[in-house]
Amino acid sequence: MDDIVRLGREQLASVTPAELSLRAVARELGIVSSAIYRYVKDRDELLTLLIVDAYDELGAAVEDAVAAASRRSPRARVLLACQAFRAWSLREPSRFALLFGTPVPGYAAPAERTVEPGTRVPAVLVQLLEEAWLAGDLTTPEGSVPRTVRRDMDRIREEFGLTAPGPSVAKGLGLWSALVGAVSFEVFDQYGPDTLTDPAAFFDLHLESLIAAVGF
Amino acid sequence: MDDIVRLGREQLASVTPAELSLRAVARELGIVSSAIYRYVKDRDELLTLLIVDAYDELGAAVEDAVAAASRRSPRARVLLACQAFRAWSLREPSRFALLFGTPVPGYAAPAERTVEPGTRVPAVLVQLLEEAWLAGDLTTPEGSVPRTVRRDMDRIREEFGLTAPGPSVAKGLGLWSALVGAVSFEVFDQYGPDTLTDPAAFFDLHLESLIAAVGF
DNA sequence: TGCCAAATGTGAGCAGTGCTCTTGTTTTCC
DNA sequence: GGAAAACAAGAGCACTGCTCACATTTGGCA
Repeated sequence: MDDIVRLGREQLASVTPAELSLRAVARELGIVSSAIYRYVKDRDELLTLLIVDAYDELGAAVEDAVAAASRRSPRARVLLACQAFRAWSLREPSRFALLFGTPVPGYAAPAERTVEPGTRVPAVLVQLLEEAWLAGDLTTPEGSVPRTVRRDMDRIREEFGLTAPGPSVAKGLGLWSALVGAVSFEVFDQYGPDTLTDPAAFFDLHLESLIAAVGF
Repeated sequence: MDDIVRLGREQLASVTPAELSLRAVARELGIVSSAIYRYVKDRDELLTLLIVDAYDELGAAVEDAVAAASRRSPRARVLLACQAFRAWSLREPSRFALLFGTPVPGYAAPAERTVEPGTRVPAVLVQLLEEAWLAGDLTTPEGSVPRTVRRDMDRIREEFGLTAPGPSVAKGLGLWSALVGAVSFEVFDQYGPDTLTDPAAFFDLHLESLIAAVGF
């Protein structure tokens, strides 16, 4: 069981999620192809396991980066969290694709198993937002927020026990999607070829701007 | 030839890029599977055709949205461009995935055929940035930019004939990646289930913030 | 110790994929 | 009319996920 996940993970080092082969892990396991179904219901089942596995490793990486700098400002830690996110993603492009790329064909992740681990990274960001708010280090955005969005943000605030204002939470969510976008551009080579000679520097610069926009 | 692209496009309405089947378009064409290779070298070849096709349609949609509001401010037109991008992407999720999602397995898009159409949307954004700059409507960012990034931006400025300052161009690029990230979150259902009841409103709000961060 | 049942592994088979190769049939053009 | 080019067919290879009937190993209990 654990071996299967391990082999699947190893396979993802050299292959995109869509071409992950159950037969290949069976082969690697020294077992005939049909025997794999004794341990795993489906290819989808393996995908789910790998998704949870990846979410957990990514979540841990980001949490560790933040925890290792617990004495620094929330703003500095947000930057560290984002950098850790980027570093993990560049190290594990296929697993990043598994989590944030095109969903695999007929597959729909079972929410009850993936939502919680999938929330770890945004939870870190939102927690730091809250910390900054409590410390008075958050400049809260002006301008009005549509009622619908306000309601959605209130639900999120309740879910995470946040006292930070709705508009700030909205900006935090925006940072999250922008972060994934920026990393996705790098991992998937979306910037043209040779347009960024120093992507890390560009990323940091971009992030500064995003973080400032949130109000940190 | 054109029929093949058409059928491929139609297939992409109900299927992700990774499971696009050459045999299926042959079938639909009333032809035996091997005959398709008379018209198309590879599955990769068809993918390239579909990518160019999608880039062109997306580019046209965004350009049209901007052109239809030529009398409005650059800032307003950037917003319209982004909304058009989002609208097209939500209308064509598989084709969005083809362009901005996980790259298909062994496939590497031939730069000489895809770079130009793929640049149309960012070109629009950067053009509006330039326009705003020329009109004096662009607040240029403070803070220093690393030498490496500055050089990269200078190359882009030259390529597009821009007079807008490097830091602004960098922010524009950042907007582009953040935009794709935001849309990707929606298309790929990356926000948890039922967390956004009014995604369009959230998108607009987020975009306001991003556009402001660029300096428009 | 002996036996039975559960767990695990096997191999054949089905339907689907991309792709190649050889053969056959149309068009087209001179 | 005949040669050449274009198009189509069909068999075949290697791969995929998945199922099913069957064999073997293993563990626990009487």
